[in-house]
Amino acid sequence: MPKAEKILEKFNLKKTNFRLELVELFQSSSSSLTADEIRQKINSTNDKVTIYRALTAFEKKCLIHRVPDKSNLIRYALCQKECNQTHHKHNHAHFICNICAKTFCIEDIKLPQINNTSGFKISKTQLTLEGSCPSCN
Amino acid sequence: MPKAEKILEKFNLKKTNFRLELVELFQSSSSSLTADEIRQKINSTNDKVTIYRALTAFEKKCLIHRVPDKSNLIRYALCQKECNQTHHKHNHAHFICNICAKTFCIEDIKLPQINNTSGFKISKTQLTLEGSCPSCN
DNA sequence: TTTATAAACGCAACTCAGTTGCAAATATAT
DNA sequence: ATATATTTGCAACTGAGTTGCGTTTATAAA
Ligand SMILES: [Mn+2]
Ligand SMILES: [Mn+2]
Ligand SMILES: [Zn+2]
Ligand SMILES: [Zn+2]
Repeated sequence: MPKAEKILEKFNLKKTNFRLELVELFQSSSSSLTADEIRQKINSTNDKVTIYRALTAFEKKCLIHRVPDKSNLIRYALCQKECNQTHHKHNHAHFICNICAKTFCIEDIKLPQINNTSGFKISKTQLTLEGSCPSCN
Repeated sequence: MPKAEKILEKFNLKKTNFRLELVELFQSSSSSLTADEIRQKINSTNDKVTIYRALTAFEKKCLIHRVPDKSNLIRYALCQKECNQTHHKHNHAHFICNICAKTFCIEDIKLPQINNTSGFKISKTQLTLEGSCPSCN
């Protein structure tokens, strides 16, 4: 896992206290995060708009990616090394726990290959699983 | 396709003009609908809260089911005959068009069978495809 | 070390989907 | 006709996410 400083440098993002802390928070999280969860877990007391803008910037630089959420919130998780600085490249499933409402990236489960059907041209596939996560079992 | 009247009768829902029109709208729609799309397409000029409450009631009676939406809106489509009055039972994929933003049920594509992995107990599977739909191609 | 610049930030005000409470209307059964 | 539960409308609210704008700050050049 590259140092948070190095990551921000690599993407020409300024190394502010908040953004350093945000990268580290994502790196240390086993599941994904919403803006509100970030506000609760982080030491800095930044405005929510700062959080939203950082998330948007991080997503554009392929540092984090959106994951599905039980309540249709915007939720993010760290990208893996397959993602380069301009394109997201994911091949894993996501798991939503119906008890704790967390969403997990499941690298063990790869996406099925789905072919175009009756006029639908498929450019992206998402596989979302629901149930109960290890901590809730 | 059963008559709208029969459907409302079957579920002990009152046959109001609005709800009859709503059932018929779903039956004649090739893709799914949000509350706002319903308000635009329907003749009745009901309050939005009436639409939301009808959708909630219809979903509970397994007349319609939620489908994914490009912008995280709540979006519904008609259920198929497999759903009984108390339980939803779906085995199809969904397709989101990145051009017109509609979501379609794709009965041709069945869900893959995914096994539990490393402590995650899977009780439901969702397969969401993205791309361009027949009308947009 | 100072200065210039773009990036990041905070505040406030806003948008918009969806919800809740409550009273009035209406479908339907008796 | 009457009673009852369901449905509806209005109004007010909630909460996530956005936008505008002026200020601060990280960083690099002078
Ligand atoms: Mn993921
Ligand atoms: Mn469907
Ligand atoms: Zn859990
Ligand atoms: Zn389309």
